[in-house]
Amino acid sequence: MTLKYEPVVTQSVAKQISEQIRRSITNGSLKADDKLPTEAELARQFNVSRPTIREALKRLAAKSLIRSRRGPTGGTFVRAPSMEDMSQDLISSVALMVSLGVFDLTEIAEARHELELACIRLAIKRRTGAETNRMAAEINLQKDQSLTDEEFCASDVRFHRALVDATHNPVMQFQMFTVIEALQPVENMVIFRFRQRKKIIEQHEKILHALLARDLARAEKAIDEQMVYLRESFSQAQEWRRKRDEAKRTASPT
Amino acid sequence: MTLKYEPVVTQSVAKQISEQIRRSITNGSLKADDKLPTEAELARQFNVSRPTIREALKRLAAKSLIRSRRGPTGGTFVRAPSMEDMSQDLISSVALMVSLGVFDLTEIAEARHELELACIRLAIKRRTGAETNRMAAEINLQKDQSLTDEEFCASDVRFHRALVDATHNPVMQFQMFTVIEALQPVENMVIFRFRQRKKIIEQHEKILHALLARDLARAEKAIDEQMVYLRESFSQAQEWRRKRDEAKRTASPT
DNA sequence: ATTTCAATATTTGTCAAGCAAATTAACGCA
DNA sequence: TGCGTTAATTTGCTTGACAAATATTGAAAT
Repeated sequence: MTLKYEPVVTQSVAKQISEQIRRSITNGSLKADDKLPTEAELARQFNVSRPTIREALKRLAAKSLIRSRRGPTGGTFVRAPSMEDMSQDLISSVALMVSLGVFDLTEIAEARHELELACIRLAIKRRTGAETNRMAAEINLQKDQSLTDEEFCASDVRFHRALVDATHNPVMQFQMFTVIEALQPVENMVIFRFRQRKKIIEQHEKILHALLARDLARAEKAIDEQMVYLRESFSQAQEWRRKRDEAKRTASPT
Repeated sequence: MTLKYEPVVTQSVAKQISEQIRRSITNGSLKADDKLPTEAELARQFNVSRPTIREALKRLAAKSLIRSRRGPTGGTFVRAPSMEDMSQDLISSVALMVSLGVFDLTEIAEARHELELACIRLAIKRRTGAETNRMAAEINLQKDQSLTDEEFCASDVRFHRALVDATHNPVMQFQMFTVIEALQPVENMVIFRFRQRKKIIEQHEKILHALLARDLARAEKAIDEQMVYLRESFSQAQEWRRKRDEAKRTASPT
């Protein structure tokens, strides 16, 4: 019997080094804005060559854990990852998963709906004029007929981000931004073809008014309505795509 | 007047290349398990040296977008990132942010509470025997007096993961696992000292029974109770820490 | 003819030394 | 004092080579 291929347990030296530095950051021995030794020095300390050190550092750079600058005052510095960085990272990752079909569109929509309900509950309690003003401004913008579809869609995203901000909970914001941004390409697909701006604006207004009145029941109802309409648009879009594919098949049968 | 330092807009060649390959994966020109050209070939195509190509590839490897193997049938392959990979990545990132104090503990707890409410709503509708059985098994385990604190805590996490699984929504699972796992170290801190297992088990049982009866109102109440108790434990822990620090200060004044 | 083992080819992993580019600090000069 | 120039330092990148892992091929032995 021949032995099957067993995945090698020994990781590359570069990976081990990057993990070690990563741990130093995680456990606090390396703090934000600390300067790492120069690459040459690291190479000496770890007893490896400089390219190997560089591979290790690039892994960390990919995760926004360090940043490098050239010059005498340059070097490699620990970078406290901001929420923005991580948000962007997460968004692009989730977007990739969506494009790979790991997540179903209806699943994303459902999750977004439930999470938005969670947000609105906090937002009702915590919202300030700053956020409701932003939302009102976006609604106003959306009423402008000369807006392109892209601009309208961007405004829609900003409206929902303002809603999330109204929770005044960074964890909530971090989680929701991903869902909102990851869903946007999908929404774009649908919005351009099947959704009526008037209806969307009406729903936005209902949400805003409920928020202004701090009326949870009305807000929840408005969010629910949104979901119903999104679902309708989805099935319309799917129907349309089905017909288009069928037409294509009859035109050129395999 | 001397010009301020302006961040260089030109990105490193390695970064550009990694971005280009990344785009190829995102837009579908490179699919999962596709083999990239050899490093030597890539170096020729991009007209750079092999170490530079390697730096670019390591950036992608850090994000679990590719994997490499040596040998004649080896090479670099596109890797469809699994939900597990991304979950792990996200968890460690959030854990880092927590340790850096980007998120407040009470904020995390609040978010977890609201998100768990969102989960329970779906779980009430979708749960199957598989999940409720897992939850029952964990409760049973938790009643074992000989369990260490660590084991009890791990079981607690598994209980809540089962709850999340009951939503049968991968997006929800992806989001929640992060919150659950990121909160765990914090919970550990508290659970070992101030939380009574009996009370936690009672709460778990309430949740399970509500889920079995598909009774949303009761489930929401159980989740709320959980939150109240967690908050109590937090303030107890903070009080304890305050006193300890004070004692330390009087013992050795600066 | 089949099995076993060793040589070989291929590809990633690592090393070595050095030049290029960016950036600051020190220095010389007006 | 103030301003341009040079030197020093550090990352970015190149070239060339060897090491290690792994599959294939071919030869020898049963």
